[in-house]
Amino acid sequence: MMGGMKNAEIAEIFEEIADMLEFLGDNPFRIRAYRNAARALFDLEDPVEEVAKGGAEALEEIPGIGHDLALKILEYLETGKIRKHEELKAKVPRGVLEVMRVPGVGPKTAKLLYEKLGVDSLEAFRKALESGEVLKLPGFGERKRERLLKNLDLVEAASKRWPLGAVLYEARELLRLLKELPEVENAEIAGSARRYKETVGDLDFLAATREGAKVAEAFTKLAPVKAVYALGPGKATVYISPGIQVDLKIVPPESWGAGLQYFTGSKAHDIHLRRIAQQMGLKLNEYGVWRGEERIAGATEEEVYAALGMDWIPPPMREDLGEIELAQKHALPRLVTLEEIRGDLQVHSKWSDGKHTLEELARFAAEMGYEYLAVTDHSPAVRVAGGVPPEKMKERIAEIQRVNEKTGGKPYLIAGAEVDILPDGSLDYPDEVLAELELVLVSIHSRFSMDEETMTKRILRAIENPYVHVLAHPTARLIGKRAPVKADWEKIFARMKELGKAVEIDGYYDRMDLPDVLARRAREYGLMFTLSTDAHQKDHLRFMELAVGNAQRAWLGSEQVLNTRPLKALLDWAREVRKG
DNA sequence: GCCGTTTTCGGCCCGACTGTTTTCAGTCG
Repeated sequence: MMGGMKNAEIAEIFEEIADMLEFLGDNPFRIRAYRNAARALFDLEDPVEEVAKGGAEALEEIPGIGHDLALKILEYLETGKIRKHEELKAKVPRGVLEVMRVPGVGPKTAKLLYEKLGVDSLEAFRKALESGEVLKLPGFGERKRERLLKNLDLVEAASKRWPLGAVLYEARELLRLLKELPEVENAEIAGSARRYKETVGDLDFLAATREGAKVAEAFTKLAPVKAVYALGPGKATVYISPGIQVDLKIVPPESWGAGLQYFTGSKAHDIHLRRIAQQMGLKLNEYGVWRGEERIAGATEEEVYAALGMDWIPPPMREDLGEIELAQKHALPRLVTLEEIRGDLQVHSKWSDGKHTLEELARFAAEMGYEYLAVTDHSPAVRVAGGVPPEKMKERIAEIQRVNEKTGGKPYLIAGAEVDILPDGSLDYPDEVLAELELVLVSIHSRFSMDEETMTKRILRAIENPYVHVLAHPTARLIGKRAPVKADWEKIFARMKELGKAVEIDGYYDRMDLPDVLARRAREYGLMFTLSTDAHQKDHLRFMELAVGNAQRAWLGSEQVLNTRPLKALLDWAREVRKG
């Protein structure tokens, strides 16, 4: 079991403690310590209960966890509760924390609302705003009332985070319009989108210009902008449909690199860098690296990192998970790039639930500049997908061969299938059918909520089949819709390594499976990967970019990605796997 | 509450915008 439930559970409790301490006006540095610890646990690759076997001392090895919090973690693992958390819950009404999540409401305002007006829920907050009661409070005017009412609507309407692929292309369109403004010298999408995080809470844009006020104002008037939240000479916050927040930050051109570095984050990465700057007697902010009053770097990101004594770090790695130390030692791995990808290894055709014929797919692959493309239609168990019955497989393979003859194999269609892993771990095609296929993916499409032990056995049995090459979208999760299946990934990855089989990073935007944390773990086991889009229609092929982004977040190089290999080498690998 | 080639005590990342304040607090990223 990986990363795991307990890590997330305890992280959430620490976050809640931080929120409640903030409401109570506690020491801000203690609050930050709880938040740092929550993040550390959330990012921790090992299950915290494993670490805890080494006692409090082992837990204290985790950066951000000291003696006190180590004891609280042990307390939770033993009793399922943390006393401090329970005590705080008695003092802070649950609804107050929800009120604090409305933009513009922090701990001070929440406290005022609670103490003077008894606001202890979103409903009570709405009433106090609509009735005008809030105007009695110090620091409240009509403009603030309207603003908060609008933000309350947003909170109640908006789902908290969006899968990156659901907003990225809209963001790129907005970026194009921003770049067309005559005063803009440079502009880029920054933030978690630039780091290819699987979901984004908002979008961060950076622009370099000498005319900040002009650009900020023009930005708020671009076509996709539906509402303006804030507008100043250095910053604007707007909403684009539907309910997606976009922040624009503005810096002068000589600060472009420092601004891009700063607003790309992650927050943990930035704070670590600023601490290093401080230790070197320098200061790092969004305008540059400073020695006293003198700016010694800032025009490019490379320059900023160099001034801090390290190599430029690719954005997907910027999570403060050890990349800064590697950059200081000039030992960063070389990450796989989109240009190195020679073909897509999971695509569906009209033979199952895809929209296009084999011939059309070959044409699209050529347009993408691909050398090959694996056609991996479903097996029949996935009823809604109209899977290919076994008796039709010969006919299907013959058609694939016909298309290849017609195109001269440029690009080459690989005869594959995405074969369903049945509940008992057996496969949805007999071995004779699997043997005819050049590439066999296996994956789960039913009975997602088995217990961990049964699910682990199910997956192990499937990958043991000698004809199988790839475990596709291994966790079967759908972002925001379906939880990942529970399985002992440590055991599964270890066995896959022995068998020489590969795991997939499915870049389809609401799958993104393996997720980054598990992909990192699989890399540590030395597994090979395939990157794919799971495309069912032409415009899904663009999700390869997301798969590559996630691979970069897992620090993968091209040597670990099978579809960077030329066709012959890929097919050789597939044959080798079957020899065992 | 964490942490240590300035420190086991005394620090803890840094700046912008809003709305109300008439010099700044609160909030956010």
